[in-house]
Amino acid sequence: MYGVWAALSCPGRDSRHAHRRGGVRSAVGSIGPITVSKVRVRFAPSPTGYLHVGGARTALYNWLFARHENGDFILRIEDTDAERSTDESTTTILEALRWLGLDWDEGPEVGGPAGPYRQADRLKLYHDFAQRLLDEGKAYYCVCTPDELEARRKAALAAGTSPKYDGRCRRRGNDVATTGGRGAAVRLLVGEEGSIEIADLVHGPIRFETGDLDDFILLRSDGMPTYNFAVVVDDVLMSITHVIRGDDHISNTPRQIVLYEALGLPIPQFAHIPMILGPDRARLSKRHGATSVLAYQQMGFLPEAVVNYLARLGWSYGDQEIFTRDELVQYFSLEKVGKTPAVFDPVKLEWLNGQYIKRTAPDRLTALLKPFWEAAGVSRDELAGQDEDRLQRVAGLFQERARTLTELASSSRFVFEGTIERDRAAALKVLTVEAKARVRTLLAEIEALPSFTAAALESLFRTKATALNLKLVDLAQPFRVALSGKTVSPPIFPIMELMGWDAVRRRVEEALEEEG
RNA sequence: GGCCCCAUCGUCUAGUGGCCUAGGACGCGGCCCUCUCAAGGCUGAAACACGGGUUCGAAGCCCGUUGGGGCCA
Repeated sequence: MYGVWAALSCPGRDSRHAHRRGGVRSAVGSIGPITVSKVRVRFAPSPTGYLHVGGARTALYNWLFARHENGDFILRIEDTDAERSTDESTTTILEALRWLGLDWDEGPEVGGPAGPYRQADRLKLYHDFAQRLLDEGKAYYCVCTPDELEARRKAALAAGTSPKYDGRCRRRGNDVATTGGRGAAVRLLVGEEGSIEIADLVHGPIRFETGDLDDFILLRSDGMPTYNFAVVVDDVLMSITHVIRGDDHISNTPRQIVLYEALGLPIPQFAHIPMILGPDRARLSKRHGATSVLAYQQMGFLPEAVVNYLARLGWSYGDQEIFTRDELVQYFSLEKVGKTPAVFDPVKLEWLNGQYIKRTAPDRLTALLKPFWEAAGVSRDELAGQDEDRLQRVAGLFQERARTLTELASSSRFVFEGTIERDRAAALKVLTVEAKARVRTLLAEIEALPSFTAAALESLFRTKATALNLKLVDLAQPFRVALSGKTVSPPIFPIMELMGWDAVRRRVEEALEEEG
């Protein structure tokens, strides 16, 4: 048993946060009786693709709010669009949420008392609620076909009038017998009078005229619920206290409120957060580049960097830019969420990621790096053959100057065995005939060194530079190019120590043999 | 077309009527540090969309305009 009727007959809290105009008091700053119910929020993605950064931020804000308030974070899959919904999508969305560390208290895979958590498994619930509305005369059957509706809609638009439903099936009533056997949709009977005010936690009061609404569809003729209907039924049954979602849903809210009122059920609070835009200020989409959360994982971003970036996109806490997860939970408040749509800036994300890479402990960094090294061309065998300490030292030398794991892996690749590609321009510029001669001499002197350490090498190079009346850079650069193939690398002496004498000699000799 | 939302440096933002000569961060330029590159430090250029009000005083309040965005199975 689903407990539908129990929920329906629940007396409910008074709906002081969203109410008909003319209500006793304003919702903003209300000091009415405090309702001591546990905060419950939800994230409700449609499994029609991957989790994109906009959805991820909505999920994050819900999660942060729940954790801050010691409430529950519920995950619900809105898969009533059977055409476009796939299980693969669900799987990949769950994976992305897990990667970000947004754990849910109720939902797919973990269950919970308000389940099932996929709308496709809740169809009976929607039908029960629709039947109740029908029985009470608050809804009616509509036999207009989608084609007819679309035609009328287009005509209205062309005539410059409002494309709302004309209510022609209203008189048909709520008896299925009146539908003459045609597949019928169920519409809500919406009044003409009055207005609806949302006390939005981000936007403040927003007012709509009830007369601007039409008798919208609850159940399609195929029996599937519409978005607005399913959301209300689910939010009610899941005891959602705060609806935190993108502000593209503001226009849907009055319809949902009318539904809560028809059902006589308590209305949650709403917080509509602004959307994320591309550089052209249009809604962020694929054509703006990577928008999938897991794509950022693959590009070598750390989840905490993505979380930090997303948190700060639309929310702020004074001048602070970098937050631990605990700080985020502690400081987060809807009050500090801005109203302005934000442009997603991958460059700033990269900066933040670099900050996080720099702060990452070597053991964890190394573990994260292995797949990226492999992708950069370091063979699996060689990687497996490395001792952990050496890998950590490699990571440690490079972590300060990489913005992504991908970048760190490819820039450090040369330290390992295997062939490297030497940058032609760099070689031409740095490995001149004179430079090569000096390198040859130094190679011999290095061999004679009692110990092959960074300190010994540096001391040798410095002495040599002074003796030749050269700058250290004149000796270091040729070795850098010889060893790494590039003009850029971490300090060359620790690099040499790490590579070991044999590898260094082999690499340098290769470079010396190359055409000048 | 109707309704709704939004408006501070290029971008993310601070700002809740006097603390604003508008602060921080990314990015960009310069300098310092330095074996290269980063990192770090210092520093520079860079914004209150426009027009009316209200007020002794407006980035912040009100109205309008413009511009962007969203919703209308």
